[in-house]
Amino acid sequence: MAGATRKVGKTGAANAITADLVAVLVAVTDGEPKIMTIANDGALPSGPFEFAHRSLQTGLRAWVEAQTGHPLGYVEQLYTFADRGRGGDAKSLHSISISYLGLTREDKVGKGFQAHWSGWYEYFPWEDQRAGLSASLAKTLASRLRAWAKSADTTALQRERWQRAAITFGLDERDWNEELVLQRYELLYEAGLIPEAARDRSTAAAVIPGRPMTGDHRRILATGIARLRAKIKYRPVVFELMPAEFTLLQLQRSVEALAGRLVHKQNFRRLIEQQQLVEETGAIAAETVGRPAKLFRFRHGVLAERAVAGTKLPLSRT
Amino acid sequence: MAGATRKVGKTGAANAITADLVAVLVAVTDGEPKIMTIANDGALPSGPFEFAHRSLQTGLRAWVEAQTGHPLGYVEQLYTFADRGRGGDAKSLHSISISYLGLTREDKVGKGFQAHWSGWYEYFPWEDQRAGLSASLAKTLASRLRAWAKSADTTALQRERWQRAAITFGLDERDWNEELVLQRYELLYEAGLIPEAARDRSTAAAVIPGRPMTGDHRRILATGIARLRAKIKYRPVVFELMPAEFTLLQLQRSVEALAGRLVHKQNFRRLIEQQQLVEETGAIAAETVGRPAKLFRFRHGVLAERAVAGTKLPLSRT
DNA sequence: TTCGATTATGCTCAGGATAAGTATAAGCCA
DNA sequence: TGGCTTATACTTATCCTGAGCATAATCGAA
Repeated sequence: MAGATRKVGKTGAANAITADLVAVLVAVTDGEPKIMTIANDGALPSGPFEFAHRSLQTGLRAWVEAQTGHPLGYVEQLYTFADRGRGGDAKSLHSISISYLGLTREDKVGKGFQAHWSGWYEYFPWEDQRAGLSASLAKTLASRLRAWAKSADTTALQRERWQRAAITFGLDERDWNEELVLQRYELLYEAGLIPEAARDRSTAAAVIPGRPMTGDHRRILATGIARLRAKIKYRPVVFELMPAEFTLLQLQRSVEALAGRLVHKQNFRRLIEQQQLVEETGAIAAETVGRPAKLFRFRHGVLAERAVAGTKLPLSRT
Repeated sequence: MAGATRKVGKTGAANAITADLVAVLVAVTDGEPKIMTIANDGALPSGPFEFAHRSLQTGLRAWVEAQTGHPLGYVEQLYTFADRGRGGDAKSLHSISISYLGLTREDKVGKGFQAHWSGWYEYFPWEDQRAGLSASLAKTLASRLRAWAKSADTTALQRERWQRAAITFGLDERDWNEELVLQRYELLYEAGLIPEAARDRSTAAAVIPGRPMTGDHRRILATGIARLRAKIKYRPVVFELMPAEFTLLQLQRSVEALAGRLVHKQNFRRLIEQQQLVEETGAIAAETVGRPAKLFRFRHGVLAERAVAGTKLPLSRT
């Protein structure tokens, strides 16, 4: 982007590049969030960008449909990456990756495809705080982060590093913030605690648990998880991941799975009901232990009825 | 993106495309939101994507700095567009636009550049609800939207159209939602009520007030405004647009300018103060009518101290 | 048949946040 | 000095939220 205010459309043909689409496809089964993976579960589904479709979104939809045999529910663009450092060689500079988040219900992948569903916490063990972290992981994380902080040159920098680690990982009595998925990943990368960092910088360091992925893919996945965790709080997107009928506990378990945290049962119900997001089907859940639960369905009407609100300003009425 | 799960990086060299960067650069002066424009104020600053920088962001920063002579504060990626329909000819299909939102303080643009700052409500008159819409604009809008709804074939479709219009534009006693900037623009486009629609589809229709832009640019601007309006509610980004010292009323006027709505003065102050976002400088504003106000500055500390929170789930403490 | 385990669902209650307004303070200017 | 304007403090009713208690319905084992 040279220092000229050129008119739009006059793009220099010299700057030809290639574009890839990368997809974070999410489903939830039995209270576990899954993502679609390929290449022996070491990569996100991706492929070259083609111009056969009206838009990037429709192209992605068609492609996923061809892969899984059923339509994609909710789709949203995540981010476009073109960074050098991460990709590796200089050649990668001439390629950009446009990433998408897609929500669907898990389904059998068509025969002849190598795609699978993998639990997303395989790649981010520290993001699952539902039962608290395992004692060993918690200890490893804390000590490695502290070591990284201490390895800084000045005490000011040391304190700064530790503060960052403490904020993002909820250490030192701070609260855990489930939305900081990307910040945590970036920090671990910077601290050299994950295999991708060692690979890109050829520094061998002690890494922490969590499966790596090709190229930037784990970073893209982190972006997707973060986006989804933020989104479920103000848009009714969870329902894209649920079957047509479900109990409130199943709904709660799905939210907990995505957020990586447990929620208060009664308050969760009150929230859902007061927003009138669901309605009873009249049926009752079978095959349960304990008192059987009512089945609910999503009220599709809400999408049409109201512009499912964002957050608030202290508006004045005049 | 053909139906194959190829391994990442194996991009077909046949699919070479060009990429543009487009920037929505925002400043607020005297309680009016401005955007940087070029080409006689008919386009957003943009240019071909080059690979001279480490990332897209640093490229954008360097470019803006060269243009305006001072550094860019906050930068965030907006969206990557590659749609056919909008661009016009088939050739545009082979180009994608990566758009960014940038916040800065207005400043003189360096000599020899054609860039200017334009008020963003020139392009979206209906988005400024601070004093309510002018009677004429309100009437024009409502009647044109109603006509569009009525022109649908079936009564079901007519009702659906009107409901959409009513929700997005706050008609029929509904509340205005300032975040639906893009939805409103898209609806007006679909209804053929803006020049861009007439241009793309060569249908001559009665258009409503509001200055058009080249290509997709007004849509990109709508995306930027929507993003910013959502963001000011949960991240302290307004401060990127303020001078080093300001009164609380100036801060309020800036928020109102961006949101396009008036806020309750006392409650706004309480909100700001309880979040401890600002601190008194000790100085007092000069040159005012009425009682002089205290000057405040942004507490940069908050960015480091806490992970400025997102919204909430009904968490359980166990 | 009853008890215990398990899950569902209803209800309460205190504390905090919010919306809206009233009251008072501190300048300027005629 | 009185009136105009803006700043800032305080009040009040209402709603929302976190947290916990109580009861209901089902199953299976004693």
